[in-house]
Amino acid sequence: MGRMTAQASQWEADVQQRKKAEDEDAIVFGFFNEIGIISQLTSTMFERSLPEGLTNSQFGVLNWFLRVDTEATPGRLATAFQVTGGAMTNTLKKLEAKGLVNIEPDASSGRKKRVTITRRGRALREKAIAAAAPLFQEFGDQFSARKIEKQLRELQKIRHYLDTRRYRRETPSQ
Amino acid sequence: MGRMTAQASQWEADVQQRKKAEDEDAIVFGFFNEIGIISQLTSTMFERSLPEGLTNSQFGVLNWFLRVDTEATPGRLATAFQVTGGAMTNTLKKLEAKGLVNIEPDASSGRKKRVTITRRGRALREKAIAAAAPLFQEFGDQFSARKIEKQLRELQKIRHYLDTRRYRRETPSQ
DNA sequence: AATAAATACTTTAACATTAAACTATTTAAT
DNA sequence: ATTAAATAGTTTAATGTTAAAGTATTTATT
Repeated sequence: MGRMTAQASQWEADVQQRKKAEDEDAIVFGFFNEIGIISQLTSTMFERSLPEGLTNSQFGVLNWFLRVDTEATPGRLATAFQVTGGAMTNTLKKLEAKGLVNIEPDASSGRKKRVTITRRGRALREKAIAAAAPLFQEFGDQFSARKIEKQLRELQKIRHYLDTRRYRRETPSQ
Repeated sequence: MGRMTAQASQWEADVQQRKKAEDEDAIVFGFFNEIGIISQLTSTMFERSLPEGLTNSQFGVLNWFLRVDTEATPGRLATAFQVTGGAMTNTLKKLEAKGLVNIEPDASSGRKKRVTITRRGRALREKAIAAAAPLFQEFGDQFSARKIEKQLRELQKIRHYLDTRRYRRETPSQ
């Protein structure tokens, strides 16, 4: 390589920088791409393991009542699962039709509703967890819990960042 | 803690082991849960940035022609994106209607079709990448490319494992 | 050569989701 | 007190996906 003028050198630097930015974009893109594919694979896999035609969303709601709180409004659940109010209305209807949750008017406000899990809902949630256990078991055998936990923490940071960004869903409960 | 009989000690050990297994399941569950939420957030975010009503799937196909090969069959694309043949038929129809891909009979076999990207398809893919760049930029500013790359590699291992498991989709091209 | 099986792709019905429009109720502003 | 704005939830139309059934073609079997 011969001598370069200041201008040529600047041009070289620009090219370098653009290349680097492109590489970084490709990494980020690949990362999100991988996330998307894994999400699709695991959610299909998990849903297929669920009993009585329970969907992931339906199971999620049942599970919420045992992980977070014993009662909720539809809006609170919609926010928790980052879906629209309409989607949650639909999910809750299905759960109610199966007798897995109760939906009653909220005494504190005529707009709100009060959702609780039924005894049958609790039982089915237990059954679902038992049915899915082999999947987790097998996955746990392949990948060390410590490593997964570490990754989980990184993912939580990323999720948190995405959650608080301006591009997030406008009004979660719509 | 007092002395224990051998039996009591065994029982204690069992409880311990069950607890540990439950913890591991919770970690794996949380991990997949986080993956699912991030997938939802980023795919919505990305799709909103795309020009001319391009969907993620449509962009994915256009991008494939510049990352992998210059031509494909619908089945090959369906396998690559892990969707059913029906889904790919739908995506390709939309792309064809917009003049972004060409679909012609395959000379080598009457069953197959030959899909290629058009000049307009290439141009729109460029435009899409340019439109999405700020998103990657901003994300890249928050998280180090090195760390993301490392995570990406772990995720690829996990995806590969899921891909080759027996619970995967039976016949990708259906 | 005739028949069965496999392959490539399309079509259809069902479903979960979104965005937007809608109803009902509560809160805030004047 | 009225009126406007915000909030909670539902409904509707559209969309992308799956599973399953259907069509056409190729490959294997006999």
